[in-house]
Amino acid sequence: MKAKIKTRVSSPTGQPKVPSRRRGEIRVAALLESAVATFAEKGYEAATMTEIAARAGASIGSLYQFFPSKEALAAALLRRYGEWMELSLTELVKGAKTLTARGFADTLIARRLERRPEREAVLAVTDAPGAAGERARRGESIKLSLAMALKEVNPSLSTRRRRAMASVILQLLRQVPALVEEDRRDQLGVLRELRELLALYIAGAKAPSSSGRGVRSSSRRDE
Amino acid sequence: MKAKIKTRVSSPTGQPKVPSRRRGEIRVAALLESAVATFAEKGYEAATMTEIAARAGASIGSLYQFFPSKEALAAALLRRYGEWMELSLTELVKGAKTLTARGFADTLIARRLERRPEREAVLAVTDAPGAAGERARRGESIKLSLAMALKEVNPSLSTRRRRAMASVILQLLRQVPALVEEDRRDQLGVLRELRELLALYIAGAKAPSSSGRGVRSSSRRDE
Amino acid sequence: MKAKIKTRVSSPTGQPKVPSRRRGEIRVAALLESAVATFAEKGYEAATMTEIAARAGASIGSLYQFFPSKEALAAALLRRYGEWMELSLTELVKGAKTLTARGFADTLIARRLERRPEREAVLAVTDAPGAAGERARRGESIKLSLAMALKEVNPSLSTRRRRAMASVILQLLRQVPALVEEDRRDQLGVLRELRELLALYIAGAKAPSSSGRGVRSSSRRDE
Amino acid sequence: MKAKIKTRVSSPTGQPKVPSRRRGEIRVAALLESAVATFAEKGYEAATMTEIAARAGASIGSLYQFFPSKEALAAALLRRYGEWMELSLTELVKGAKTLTARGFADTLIARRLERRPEREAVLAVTDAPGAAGERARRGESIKLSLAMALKEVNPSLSTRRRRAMASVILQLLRQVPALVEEDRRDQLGVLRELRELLALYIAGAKAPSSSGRGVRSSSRRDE
DNA sequence: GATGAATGAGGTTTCATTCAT
DNA sequence: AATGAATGAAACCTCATTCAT
Repeated sequence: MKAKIKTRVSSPTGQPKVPSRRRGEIRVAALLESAVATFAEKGYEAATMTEIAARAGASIGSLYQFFPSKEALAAALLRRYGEWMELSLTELVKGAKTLTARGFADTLIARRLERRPEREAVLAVTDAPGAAGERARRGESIKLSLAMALKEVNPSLSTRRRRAMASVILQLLRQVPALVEEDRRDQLGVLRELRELLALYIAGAKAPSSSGRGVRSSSRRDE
Repeated sequence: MKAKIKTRVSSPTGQPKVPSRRRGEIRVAALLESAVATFAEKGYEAATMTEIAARAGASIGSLYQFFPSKEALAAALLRRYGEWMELSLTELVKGAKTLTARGFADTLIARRLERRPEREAVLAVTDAPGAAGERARRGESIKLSLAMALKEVNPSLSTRRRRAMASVILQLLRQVPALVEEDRRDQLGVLRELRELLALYIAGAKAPSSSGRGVRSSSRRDE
Repeated sequence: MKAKIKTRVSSPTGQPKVPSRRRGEIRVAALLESAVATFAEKGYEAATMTEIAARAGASIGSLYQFFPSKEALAAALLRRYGEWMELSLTELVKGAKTLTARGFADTLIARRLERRPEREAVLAVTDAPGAAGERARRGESIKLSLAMALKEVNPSLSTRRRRAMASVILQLLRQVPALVEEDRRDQLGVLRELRELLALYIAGAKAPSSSGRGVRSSSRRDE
Repeated sequence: MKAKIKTRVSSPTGQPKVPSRRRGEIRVAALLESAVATFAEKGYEAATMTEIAARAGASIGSLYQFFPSKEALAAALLRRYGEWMELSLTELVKGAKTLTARGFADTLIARRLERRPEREAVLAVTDAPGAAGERARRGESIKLSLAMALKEVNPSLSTRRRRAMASVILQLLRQVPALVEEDRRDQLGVLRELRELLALYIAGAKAPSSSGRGVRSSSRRDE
């Protein structure tokens, strides 16, 4: 009698199965929604597969039919959000030339504040084992998009500097929700500061040679 | 889990018992060091009390002698790091008046990059169930310190604005290690950008009415 | 936050932990006994860890404290039985010279019929994943012992032939219990046949040069 | 498990429904082939109905259309193999009178080595919950065939002795593949030994009336 | 004080089987 | 007949915490 050979059929994470029937599509959507809510509320580790299934009105077996592991479920969320964000950024790139630094900054921040539950889930899911891969992959391509947008804003920036700026801006954006939602005392003030900071940074890059006016534009008096 | 149902014997915050003898102090130090390493490596949930004890060369019973729960252990870490950071900031406040914006920014960033393992552990411990309390308390007092430092830098800022800026700066700093350590391709470039960004922000706040010189100082024209 | 890294500390099977206290020793013994009974009754797959623990009057946690996996438990059984058998054979080797072929055969069969529950458990456990390793290792050294015994019986046999004979005899012995216990109708008859067969084989090897009479020698009339 | 509680719809033996059309026959054949391969590779418990269906290019529903349970599928395999073996033995019986002991032994062993995958599957399926019945039934009738063949070889053997010898021989044969396939070092040597052993045994039974000279060698008097 | 065995709820995952489409 | 989604009991295993020695 041969010993069991754990046949990992797919990638380390295990690709989610795409439903081939209408019923399945609906299920998968419900499951994802439920996963978003649960991960966002409880965090990755504390969220249980049982609860996720129950919230979606499905049995635990159904959940596993489509997502072969908790990890795979997390990865699916990550992917979906990443795709949306990438799209979002691609659009932004197109309009970048016509935007002021402030307009650009504001748009970035606004985007980042959309889709609250999903965004929170993604944050929570970050410490899923295996999330690193998906995250890194997606992060890289998003960084590229943003770097491209910065090129529109200021074509004279070196490629290297654009990349570095994109890194910083992305990281900054990542913290926007935490910041805004954490400080319940002065949310508006904090938000205003953030926009200020980002605009300042981008403006500083946009018109570095123009006697510093771009910078002054960020002084707060004239806001 | 039985344990979660049992009434808590220790104080609500789970204050670890202060060791009264030399031997105990050494043990506690070893346990904390081990906890730092383990939390940093594995994350809060994945780190097990047994491993933490083992790494410190202690038994699980010994660990519980000093830290009545995992949560208490996490809180102890948080406290220790918080205290250090507070001290660090207090010092900074004293010297704030004599520093340029850039100097101030650089110091903040440098501080933030110190004590890597501990810092990582603190990050990991953030999703401990009871961490919110300790974190918020400490965070608040740190924010105050920073706001005070900003007052030194620019006395004309309103209290409200100082608080908001402190929030933003703190959040920004929080991400510094992730940023620097994530981007292995261009670590230096990213670090430079960060210092730029922060200096710019503080400078913008420092001399909002003055012809913008401080700002220019950080423009990157000459790159 | 780092992702969980499954730290396989020990060998693929996970070595059982040796108890360091009296209490533990007793527990381990009880657990092994229970495992023997359960595996023997239900087979490897059908036996559940929960039942094994319960039968030993232990909690499931206790079971896992000493045997980190079902596989490890199976391996421990295998090892214990293998060690006993090896010892048993080693003794036999010493006395081999003074035994007739029939005496040798009978001893082998008798040995093989001892320790019924354990032996059945070992059989059941054979299809545990990972059992192959332990089994092969032990099997090899047992084969060597037996080959050595055959050398005593008949020094003129080539090494190769001794090894091959040992293989065959071992396999034959392996089936002895099944055979005897399966055929409830004529247990004695079957047993007599077995002894006959084995004696014949060993005798045939003992005096291969003597004009083949050894073969005829096995007629049963005078038994 | 829900399914285990539900009343069995099909007949107690779980007879697979006989396909009435060409299409069905092909499907059943494919399913059986797939089951053989899967059971052989993974063992009975580890083989999943889903995989068996998939390998046959069928859906799980389709599999259950023809085999109402996993047990029934196993039984079908067992039956098919048993029928072939019975047939095989029946043929042998016819030719028994004209064969030497060695020829007889060799034929038995050769037969046993045929149809490798099926044979392995049958072995694996042995620990299926309901296999005992089918196996015992078939085993009994095979034993009878062999006993009959032995009668041809030596009419003077008592019925009882013939049955006992058949038991032993069958059990011996059962281990032939394991033996040959296990010992990769000296496969040929082992095989030769096996044929030797079996021929010896049958020969010993064949010529019982011949003056019994060799017998003394195995008598225990001189022990 | 220190040690390590004991506990058991609960988490993830599997899989035979059913049934609507 | 065929398909594949649905179901859920039950398996293995983990780990914070307690407590006898």
